Amino acid sequence: MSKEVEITLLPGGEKVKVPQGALISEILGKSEAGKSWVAAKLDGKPVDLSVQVERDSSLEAIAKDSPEALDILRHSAAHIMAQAVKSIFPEALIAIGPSIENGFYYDFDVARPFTPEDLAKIEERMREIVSRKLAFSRRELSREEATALFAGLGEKYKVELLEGFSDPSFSIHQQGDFIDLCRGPHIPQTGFLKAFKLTSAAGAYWRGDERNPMLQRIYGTAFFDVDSLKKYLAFLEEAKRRDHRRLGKDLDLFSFSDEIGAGMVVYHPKGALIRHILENFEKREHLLRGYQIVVGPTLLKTDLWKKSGHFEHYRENMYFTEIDEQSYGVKPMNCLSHMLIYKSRIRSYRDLPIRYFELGTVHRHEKSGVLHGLLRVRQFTQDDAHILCTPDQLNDEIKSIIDFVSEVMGIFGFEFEVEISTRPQNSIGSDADWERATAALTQALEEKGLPYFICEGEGAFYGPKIDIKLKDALDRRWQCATIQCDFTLPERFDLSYVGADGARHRPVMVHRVILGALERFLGVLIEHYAGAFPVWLAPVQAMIVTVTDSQLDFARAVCAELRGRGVRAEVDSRSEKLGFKIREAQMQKVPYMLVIGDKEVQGGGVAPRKRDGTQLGLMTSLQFADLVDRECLESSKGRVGLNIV
RNA sequence: GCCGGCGUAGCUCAGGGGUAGAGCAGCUGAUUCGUAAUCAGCAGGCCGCGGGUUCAAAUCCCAUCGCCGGCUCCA
Repeated sequence: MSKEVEITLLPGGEKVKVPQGALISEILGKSEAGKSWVAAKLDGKPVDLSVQVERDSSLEAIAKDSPEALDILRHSAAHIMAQAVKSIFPEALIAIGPSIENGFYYDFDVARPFTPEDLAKIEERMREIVSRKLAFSRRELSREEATALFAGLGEKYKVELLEGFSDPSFSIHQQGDFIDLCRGPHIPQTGFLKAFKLTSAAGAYWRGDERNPMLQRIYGTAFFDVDSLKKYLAFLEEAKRRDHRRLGKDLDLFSFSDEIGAGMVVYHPKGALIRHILENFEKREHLLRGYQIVVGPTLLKTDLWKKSGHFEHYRENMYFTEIDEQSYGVKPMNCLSHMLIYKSRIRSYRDLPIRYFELGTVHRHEKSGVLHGLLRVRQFTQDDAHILCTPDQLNDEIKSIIDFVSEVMGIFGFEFEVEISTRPQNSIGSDADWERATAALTQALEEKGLPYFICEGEGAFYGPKIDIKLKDALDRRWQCATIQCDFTLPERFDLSYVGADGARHRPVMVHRVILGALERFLGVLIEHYAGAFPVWLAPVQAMIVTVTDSQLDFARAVCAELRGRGVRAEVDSRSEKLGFKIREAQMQKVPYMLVIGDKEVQGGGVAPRKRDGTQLGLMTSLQFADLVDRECLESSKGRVGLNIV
């Protein structure tokens, strides 16, 4: 006799009685005719529509437009891709195939890596599978059955995965002849996959561990409709258009040279000028906040790096050299000399907090494969500071750094997310210190009301950290600012201050950067602004273009006058038509073009044209300089006018 | 560091064993023009670097440096 169970349909809350064992698809089918669900949530857990209900439960349909739906589609697309791969390369072994932020991937163990032609073939086979509208069916198997099944198929990675799980039983999904170990849920049948594209193939270590064999990963993306796919591909094009490596070349900002070496940035005049503006801006912001500017050397004796723990824990990333039979290390961080400055005399509690700031250039031996334009280099300059304070002051210091970061990021128009990284494997210091430090960081974020994620084991070797991920104009994340709490180095260097009680106490140290590495920050800025810098940062603020050569003398006089006022102006004196010169300045993303023809010479002024095409009409060069000054202040939130350079 | 792809003129790229090519940029000349490309001519190359195979290598092979896409790692 069939028993009835009571199903509460969410979000409405309507209750229906159905026979025990009824399919979710049947139940939902009754609730809203004509709509095809992707999957459902049974008591809050995502499940296939083919699941049977066994007891009183809540049930909520997952429609195409719900947040979970795209994940389910992409995960299913990964299965369909794996099916296609197995049908073309029967000897391929399958590993894992999750959905990821912008799509999905699947890892395979194959005799030879995939070529672009392979991807085209696989995509073609996927289309066939989609057109066959194969149902995704689901089975529960015991551990033994599942192991036997995958061992029988020779799928050793699946067997290894099974060994790693503690569940007593496992769900198996199958569409057509393709069987996979998978929690699900999936789309009901392959025909749901309307818009997809395989984007690339690359090597990837099994389980992400470089000691494991390398598998071949295929990346793809999928959407419910072709328009969304097109929009995503357009987004990729836009990202390509903004690529700072491309813009760095086009705008003549910087270069790399294989003769110089990998990961070493060469700043051309315009790039160097932007950097100069950023540096001046930073120095001022730090001085205003009670930081003291210091400068330390690049080479420090290896013995000192041993004392700090860098030699033991960071040696792989360091460069060493020998001078007069003494070993020296090139600094990968700026903290050591700052600590020695602190130690150079006796400190009183009245002196604290002490905030040392350095635009410190460091070298790190990054693995060759990770170098990436300005975003990952081997020599970079940090806007680094070390704050030494009493334990009581720690909380306020961290909070004021958070305010600092947030003010500065506001100026550039970045929003950000926050992460706390805890103690890693390879680290120094006592558990108690790590707990204190982590608690200090957490508490400061709580008090600031900032939400944060926790990244277990991702901290620096000397302490936990708050990492700040910028979100740029295309909503991509970049790590720049970081705040790191350190009880260990003050200990190792025996730093102390004399307290109100006349006794010596240990200060706490905070390492922090705001922009992070100037190189990386510049790279992020270029992409964020698509090369069109706000006026306060633009290396050339005004390009003077004449209608004919006969206005050149006047143009040069205007240029000199503007430069005298601090405007970064240049004259395009080539014997070209106005339209040509405008086009060039436009492509160089210069904020203002100052048009000078006979009319302007007559009127003793210039006719500015903005980068967006609007024309401002005749004005004197002094009026224009004032306009630029105002716009600098406006775009830098009052921080920087024409006097920055 | 690992897997794969790629290095040809300043830039973007063709050429895939038999005399190094195009467009743009550059230079010269003409043109003097009003808001995104004036015309013509000229010049430009150790085909990343080093080995090898071959009568002959930009082209095929090996090694190396660099770049690109990932993995791992990170400011």
